[in-house]
Amino acid sequence: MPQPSAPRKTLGRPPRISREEVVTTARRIVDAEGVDRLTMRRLATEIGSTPMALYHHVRNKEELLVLLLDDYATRTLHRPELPAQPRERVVVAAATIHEALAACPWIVEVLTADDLMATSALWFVEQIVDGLVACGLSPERAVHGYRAIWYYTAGEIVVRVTAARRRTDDDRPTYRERVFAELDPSELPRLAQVADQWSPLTAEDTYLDGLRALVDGLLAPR
Amino acid sequence: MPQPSAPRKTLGRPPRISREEVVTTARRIVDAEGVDRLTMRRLATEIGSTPMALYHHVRNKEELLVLLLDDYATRTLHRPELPAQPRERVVVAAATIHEALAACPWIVEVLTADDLMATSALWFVEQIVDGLVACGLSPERAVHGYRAIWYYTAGEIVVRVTAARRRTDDDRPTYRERVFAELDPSELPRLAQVADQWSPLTAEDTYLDGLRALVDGLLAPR
DNA sequence: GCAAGTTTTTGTACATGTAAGGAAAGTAGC
DNA sequence: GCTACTTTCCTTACATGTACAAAAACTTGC
Repeated sequence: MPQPSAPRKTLGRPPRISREEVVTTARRIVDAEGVDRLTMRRLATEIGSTPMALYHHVRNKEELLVLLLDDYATRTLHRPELPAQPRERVVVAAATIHEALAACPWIVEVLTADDLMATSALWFVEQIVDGLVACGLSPERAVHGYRAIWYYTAGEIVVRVTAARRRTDDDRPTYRERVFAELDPSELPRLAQVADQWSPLTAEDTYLDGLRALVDGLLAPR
Repeated sequence: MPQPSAPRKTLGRPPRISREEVVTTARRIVDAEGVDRLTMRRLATEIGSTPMALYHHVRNKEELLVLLLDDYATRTLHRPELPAQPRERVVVAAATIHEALAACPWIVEVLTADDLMATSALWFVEQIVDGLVACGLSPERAVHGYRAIWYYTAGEIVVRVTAARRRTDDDRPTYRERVFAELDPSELPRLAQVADQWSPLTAEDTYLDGLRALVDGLLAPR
């Protein structure tokens, strides 16, 4: 039985770099210098290879970012103590995911994946679906409820992050500011009424309030 | 009083193209061949100019897309008959916006603007905020409520569109499919239970249900 | 050892958005 | 007319993601 040092049964040219090495190096670059500095060329030289070689371990840059998110989630998304009350369990599970994602704003492109499918996040999804069922929803409605929560959560982060990004890009008055400055109070009275507080109001973090409202609404008898 | 043909009081070299022409031509390209075919070079040649000339009428490509969205909204977002009941008014206003945006899926990048600020959409925002106030919310809470609705709406579209985009890009089994195939029923029983229905379930259009739940939750006495 | 087959790596090439600097085309003051 | 100034436009150049084809480095069957 000869297999002293794994006698290489694999076919073809042996790889010099691995998918893991790609992801790890990418993570190092992102952590150190931000996601903007992560280019395929940079990554390749850092890893001692060529850009196109990466494409044998990663389908494209977007998939690399997905892997980075997955990696990030695995490392930072720890399971918290969840409350016993199922409704509150749903809220806390969703809020935990939200908190982790919000702290890592470079993944906006990835965030729009149709689901949060990092393996480490599945436990949270389970908690949400299960909590909704425990509150009386059918499994089908519970899945729909989870989706609604995900839409709301992903939307909040995407909107907030891109808004912040735009702000730093540019100092000129925002489109929004111009629009609000010219509001016709006779046509749009409510907006005119809150116009000068719009920016501070929308800057407030009301994710939890909205989440609670959504969960309450999902669980209310119809 | 000589001003027979508008005696050119403007300084500098007279423009040969206008922002409007840029937007109009861009719209024609997008309508005819899809947003992927809209490149700055293509647009420039179509308009009989050079790529960099466009940048004097449009800050960058993203702003061009924002303008396209604005234009699109102005043309297609007609004010519907809104129900008298304020809660229902909120729902219908939001649903109308959602419907218009969902029909025009190429604007995902733009959609993530921090607010729906096309002038033609403001009336709907007004209706939503006003409806929430009419249901008893303070103006501040009404604005937060509108934001929650916007997060939910934008999130739904972004998630759905990018999911669809990914699907056409690629025929290989989705990450999601792989993950669900390997679910451990003892650890994630609920997900295992719905695993085989996950795709059809999440493909269903439940925007309205979620919206109603959210609005109900926002308006429920706390 | 050699031919065939397989997988990884590399080199070259292209499309794209856009930065930078200067040329062009006009007005205003003289 | 000429100079200064302003605005718009054009040329060139670069960074980036990635398609494509060929080369390289293996295994397997002979």
